[in-house]
Amino acid sequence: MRSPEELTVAFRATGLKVTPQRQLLFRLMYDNCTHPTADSLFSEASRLMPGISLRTVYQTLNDLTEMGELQAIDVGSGSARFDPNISDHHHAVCDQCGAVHDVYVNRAPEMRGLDGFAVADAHIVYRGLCAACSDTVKR
Amino acid sequence: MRSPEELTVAFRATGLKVTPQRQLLFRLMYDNCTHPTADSLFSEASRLMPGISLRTVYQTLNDLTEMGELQAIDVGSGSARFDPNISDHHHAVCDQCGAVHDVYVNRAPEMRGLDGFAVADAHIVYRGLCAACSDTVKR
DNA sequence: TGTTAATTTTCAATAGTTGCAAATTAGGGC
DNA sequence: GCCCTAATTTGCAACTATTGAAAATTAACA
Repeated sequence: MRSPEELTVAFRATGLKVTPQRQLLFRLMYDNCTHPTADSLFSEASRLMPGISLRTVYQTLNDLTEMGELQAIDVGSGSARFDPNISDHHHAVCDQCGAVHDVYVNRAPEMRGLDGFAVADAHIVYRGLCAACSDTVKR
Repeated sequence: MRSPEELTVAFRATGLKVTPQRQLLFRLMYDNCTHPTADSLFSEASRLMPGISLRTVYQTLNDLTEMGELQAIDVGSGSARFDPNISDHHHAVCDQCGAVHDVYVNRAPEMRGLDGFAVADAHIVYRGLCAACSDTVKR
């Protein structure tokens, strides 16, 4: 996603208002590599701005996603996660701690077994143990 | 998944009862390539056995999944889907009609950008237009 | 500083799923 | 064939994640 400053300009240019809530969320999502859920972002935001509503967090995340500034991802953990990395990438989920990491592949593989399906995109979810959890298990 | 007959034997052998509800669900899931949700399976089952409860459908699907007879998949459509194909495979989802198809790849690609993550498995979701929907659009 | 449309908040509603207790029933023993 | 009991099913409440709607607030511009 673009920087909070760029988003501020972009929002105003589109007739959208730049509220303190939005600015906070811009900052919290920019460079955020934790793939937060709406709820975890709400917790973080609440600490910095008590009274902010969960509804606003959902609203803003959805707006940013619609604008292409965020990518909504579903790794099967029950709730949607939001990723400011909008490049073409994939995800690795730790079965132990649940952490989600961005990963890349050279090229998604050709799929077999289905004729006439026009693939628009492919998303890969890797599961396993992250480095930190592997260490814990070894000890 | 194994055939209804084999499952009947396997269930009894484990001390599990073979009820008419379970038998029906065994039959409805065996060879079912539609990747039904609990709810769509419940609709189908209700037609054949009025009064069967949604709770039983969930229960049985979860039990079969825990036993490794079904695979639960999440393609981001909001509800879990169940697949009697437990071989190592992936899925293609039509953005138009929502149909889910089994697909295969030679080998899931090596992931880059994350050191020390021990991959246990990878699941690919392809999105695009299925053959039927492509035809519709062309016309 | 006032106006107004956009935004935020609050709260109810929805979808999907699970927990629990009461009622029912499969399957083994007699 | 009938009983018994533990397994299962049912009905319903509860729970999580998310959205809808209406009232209150506020950013942005004249």
